[in-house]
Amino acid sequence: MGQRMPDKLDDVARLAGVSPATVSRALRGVSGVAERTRTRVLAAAAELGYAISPAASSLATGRTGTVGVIVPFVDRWYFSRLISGVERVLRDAGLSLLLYNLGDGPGRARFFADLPLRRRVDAVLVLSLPLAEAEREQLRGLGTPLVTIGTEEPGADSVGIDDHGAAVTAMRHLVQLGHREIAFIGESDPVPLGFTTPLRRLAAYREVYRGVCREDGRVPEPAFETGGGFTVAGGERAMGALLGLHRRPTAVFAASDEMAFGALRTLRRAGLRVPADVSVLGFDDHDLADLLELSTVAQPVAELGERAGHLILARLSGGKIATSPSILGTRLVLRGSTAPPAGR
Amino acid sequence: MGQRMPDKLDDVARLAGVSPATVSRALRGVSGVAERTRTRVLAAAAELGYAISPAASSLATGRTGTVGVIVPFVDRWYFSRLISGVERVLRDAGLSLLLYNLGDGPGRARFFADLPLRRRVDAVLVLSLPLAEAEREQLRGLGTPLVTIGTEEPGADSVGIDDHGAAVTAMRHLVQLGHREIAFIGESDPVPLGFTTPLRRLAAYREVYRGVCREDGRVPEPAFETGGGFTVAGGERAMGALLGLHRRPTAVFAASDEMAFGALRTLRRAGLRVPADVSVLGFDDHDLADLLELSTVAQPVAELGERAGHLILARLSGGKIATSPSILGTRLVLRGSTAPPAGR
DNA sequence: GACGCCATTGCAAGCGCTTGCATCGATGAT
DNA sequence: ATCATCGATGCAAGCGCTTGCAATGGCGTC
Repeated sequence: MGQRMPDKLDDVARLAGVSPATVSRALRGVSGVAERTRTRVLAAAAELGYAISPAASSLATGRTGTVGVIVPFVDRWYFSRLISGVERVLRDAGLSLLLYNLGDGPGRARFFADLPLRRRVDAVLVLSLPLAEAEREQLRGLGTPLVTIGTEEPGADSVGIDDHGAAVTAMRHLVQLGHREIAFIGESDPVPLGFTTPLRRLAAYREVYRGVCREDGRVPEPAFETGGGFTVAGGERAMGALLGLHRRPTAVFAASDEMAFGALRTLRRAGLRVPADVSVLGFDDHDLADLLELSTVAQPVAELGERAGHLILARLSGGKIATSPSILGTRLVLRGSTAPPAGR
Repeated sequence: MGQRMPDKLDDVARLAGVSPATVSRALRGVSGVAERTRTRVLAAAAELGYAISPAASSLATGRTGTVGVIVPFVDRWYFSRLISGVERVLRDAGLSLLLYNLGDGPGRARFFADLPLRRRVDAVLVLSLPLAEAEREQLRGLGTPLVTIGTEEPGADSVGIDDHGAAVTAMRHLVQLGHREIAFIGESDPVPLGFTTPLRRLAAYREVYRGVCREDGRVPEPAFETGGGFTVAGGERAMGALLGLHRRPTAVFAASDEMAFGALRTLRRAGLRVPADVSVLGFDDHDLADLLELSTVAQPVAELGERAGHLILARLSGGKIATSPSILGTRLVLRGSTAPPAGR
């Protein structure tokens, strides 16, 4: 039983007693085919189990039915969540999703050199990855719509959250509890891959923290700004460094829940109690934040992905680029890791 | 500055002063092109920034340079990890990865009905998803190599771990510590999507637990077998149910770390101490298991993905199906959540 | 010095679908 | 009854690459 060749349009045409052109039109639901004919064609196609050849179709139309998604990581909570969200809406719309993981290494350079998605996709989605000028040009050269999540690029639709505002809100919460000595765990310097999100959160931290210091007439502690690489281990180390300081923070704001988890662990190992001795506030509302009683800033990650998917669909059907990015709301989720500082 | 049409093979041919056929051969590194000619062609292509049209190439050769990856979830630790691993090796080999997330709903039926990856991929990778007979036939009808992770399918290469053996080892650890009343948190019944992994771990649990009961001349407690849906929340609920039993377990073996996390939480809320009052053992070695001091069975998830990637590459270059699955090793990681039962 | 061989290169026929344009009736208007 | 109109189809020329086969020419051989 040899490998049966897949059926072609002509086979269906013959079976239905019409021309290939008509089959093509009928199958795609294009107008201009008599209802009876269409029915007959569909029946013939079903009988043969016929499926169109994407390659041939793509060659003829220039469309691919695929969107390229470029991510820096796939195995981190935030990104996998995003991917899941966008995949859902694209799949519902009958589009396929081509995944490119730039990784942390030389993959990025190679990706932009080869541009493997060239002519392979109808649109490109970039997740949280700020593009260098040259990279943006490369992507623009593709001639496909570009949408981004978490960054704004000229000529691209984008969706994101108000990082600065959310971080300010988070910091204010700490201040209102009575904290004055607040540390920050963010990204290391220089920021890998050029991420801008950590910087926006850092800026918000500085703004609030320095404001408090000014009020109190104290000088801000620069060592309170630490980097945790957005990983649990990095958060652990950063918290360790903070504990080594003479001037110790009474609260810590981590730019991601994972880093906050790491901080919690270091604190526990050091015999310090949260929130009695130190308050910890995260960012993300990771699945496990609830488990660990972590107060945090919740962001609607899956919705960000879905919104991006819808933007892609809109652009693919001729929509124009929105003049301003879609900003989704965040929300402070208070759990057990934040409280007034000891002695208040 | 209008949308410049992308260059075609002919443009390169003209620039290099050769025929399109020669360009095609030169670009693909096929033998039978003089070295000087090849150099000239490559230079011309580089000058034009030429990139081949995948659609045209695919139409002509029948190859797509793409592999389809079918997953039940992308935003769970285990799966995102797997995807990351396989993506890495495929990308290094110049292949692209088309992601299909079946999701929990009707997506699966629709996927197999439409089979959107038909004629779009050179190989298919199925992650942890046992296939129904009809589904397997569908996939086989694609005529592409099939490899699976975590399940064995006739006619497919597969990679996985020894679930039964690993779970037995885990259970024995508990027994050696002195536990006799051991509960299990696995999948609910019926198992969603037909997953078999939970069943294999359950079987191992039963084997060991019943063995112990037999030795002791006690009757096994059927209520010790609970379902947690492989989520934190599910683990929480399952642990809650266990605590409601008259006959209480002194140790709990969870078939995934996420469920173990949930169990830990329930225990903490109930005022029980781990491991003093109850021991908890997980499965996976999730990123956060270390953080939560969870003893667990570590499985090399990223390596499973990479191995699968290599199997795909091998099959794509003509290799035969291995007669037996690749089994990667697991390892018991003891942390602070397991100890002898109270009173020993 | 003629001949055969082999490495290079070019020719041209696809690969399977889409689509502008022509064709063909049937319908409605005059 | 005649002709314009319009909907439904078919024709055929691509879309951009690959590849079997033929053509070409340089060389070694006898």
